[in-house]
Amino acid sequence: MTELTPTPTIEDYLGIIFTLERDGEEVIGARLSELLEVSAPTVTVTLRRMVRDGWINITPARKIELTPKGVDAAKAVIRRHMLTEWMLAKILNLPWSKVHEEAHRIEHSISSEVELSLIDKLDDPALCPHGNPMPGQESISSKWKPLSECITGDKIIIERIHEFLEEDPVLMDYLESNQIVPGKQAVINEILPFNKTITLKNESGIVTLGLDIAKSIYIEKQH
Amino acid sequence: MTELTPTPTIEDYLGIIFTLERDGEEVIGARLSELLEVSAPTVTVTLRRMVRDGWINITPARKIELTPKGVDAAKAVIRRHMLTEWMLAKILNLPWSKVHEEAHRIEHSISSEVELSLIDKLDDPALCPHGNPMPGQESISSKWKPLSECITGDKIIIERIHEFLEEDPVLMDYLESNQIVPGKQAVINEILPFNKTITLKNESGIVTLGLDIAKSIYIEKQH
DNA sequence: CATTCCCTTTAGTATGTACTAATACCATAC
DNA sequence: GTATGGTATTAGTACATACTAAAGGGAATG
Ligand SMILES: [Fe+2]
Ligand SMILES: [Fe+2]
Ligand SMILES: [Fe+2]
Ligand SMILES: [Fe+2]
Repeated sequence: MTELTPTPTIEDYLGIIFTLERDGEEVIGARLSELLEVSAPTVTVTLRRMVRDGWINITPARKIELTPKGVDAAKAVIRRHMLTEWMLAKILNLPWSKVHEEAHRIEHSISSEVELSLIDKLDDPALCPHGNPMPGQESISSKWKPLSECITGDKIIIERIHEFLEEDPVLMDYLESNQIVPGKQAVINEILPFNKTITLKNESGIVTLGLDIAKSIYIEKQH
Repeated sequence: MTELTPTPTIEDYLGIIFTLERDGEEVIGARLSELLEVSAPTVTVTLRRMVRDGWINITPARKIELTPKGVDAAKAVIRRHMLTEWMLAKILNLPWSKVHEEAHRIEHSISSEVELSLIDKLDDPALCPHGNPMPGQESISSKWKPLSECITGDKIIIERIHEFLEEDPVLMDYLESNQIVPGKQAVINEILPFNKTITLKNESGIVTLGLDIAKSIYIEKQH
């Protein structure tokens, strides 16, 4: 319980652990290694520090669990990340596809005073600009279905691009320039399971997406 | 010349070196040690890395000089610091006395895209909220005189609180709550050289300041 | 000339964060 | 049962950033 405030590195770990827990995914070191793009030994020693400092516990089965203190810190950094995304998007007019990576750096320097002010100026949003729920608002997104589960002819509204897709700037740019962003309508054109692709039609024309990507894009069906 | 982008620590060093150079002060390790509040050996090794990476040169007489690359990096971080101060003050309505320390953390995570957007939203300010000049705008502040050089009865306008005073949050809070902020009027009430104090009268009443502090507060005399 | 003051450096250490190479562990598949 | 694949750990290293203790240098002062 040494540390009062997590370092940026620890905040990154906390955020990913929280998100995996939220999604019901198995929270193990190998997942963190992949998502954080660091080597497995780095994860091992970092997790040891996190246990030492009271952010997480590790079960005998090597599962990672946030402590109450860890949950609080994780929620705080995710809130600040999402508020920063909105600030960059709405106040500074940065492109939707770029705000995640900018916010990912800035989130670690935001004080609670700034956070409160952002909540005020941005009208306490329940979702980030990509449709992911603020901590405590998970119920909003729980009614949306993965795009991968649609069938040909479905009329849909794009609602959410999962956090882990936000990490890929090339993908995000592709999604933005093809209008695959929250609030936009589309119709499912064609699904090719053997090809692992799904094709939709929207304002900007015909867009093809890999089915793996489509699993992490959530939609609402129209009437 | 290894590093392309300075670390936050190096950016802090660069900013202070730039400001000392600008003010015509002697730029030596001991000054950095004081202003950065780190030990002398820490400064020695950090400066060695800065020479190695091409940010500074150190003369045989132990004077520190920014290289052209160092000047560019220093100007960038100072610009971002000041723009962030304005963003916090004008857009997020944080108190004037608090924006420096918040901006000092955030400045290291601002990209040039965000910087350009801030310049646009904030109408390309020439001064920070404390009246210090943006890099390249030094001429604006050069006509102001130190408050310490006033005489009893002078009618003045506060114009500038020097960067190095911004570092002291207790002082900044004192100044703000006593209306010693850029744009405010005051009259010199009493100067006590033996006591090293200067007393002024303004909207908020009578305020006493130490003469050392008054040396770093710049004013304009009224007709 | 010796003392003092200011400044810098050396030496030794610590901590967080990263890496590679090699090893170990475990469950499942063949 | 042994091979495989996924996972985790140990061992060894590197680097940026910090510290204290101690030593060294130079200028000014007495
Ligand atoms: Fe994000
Ligand atoms: Fe987001
Ligand atoms: Fe400042
Ligand atoms: Fe300022």
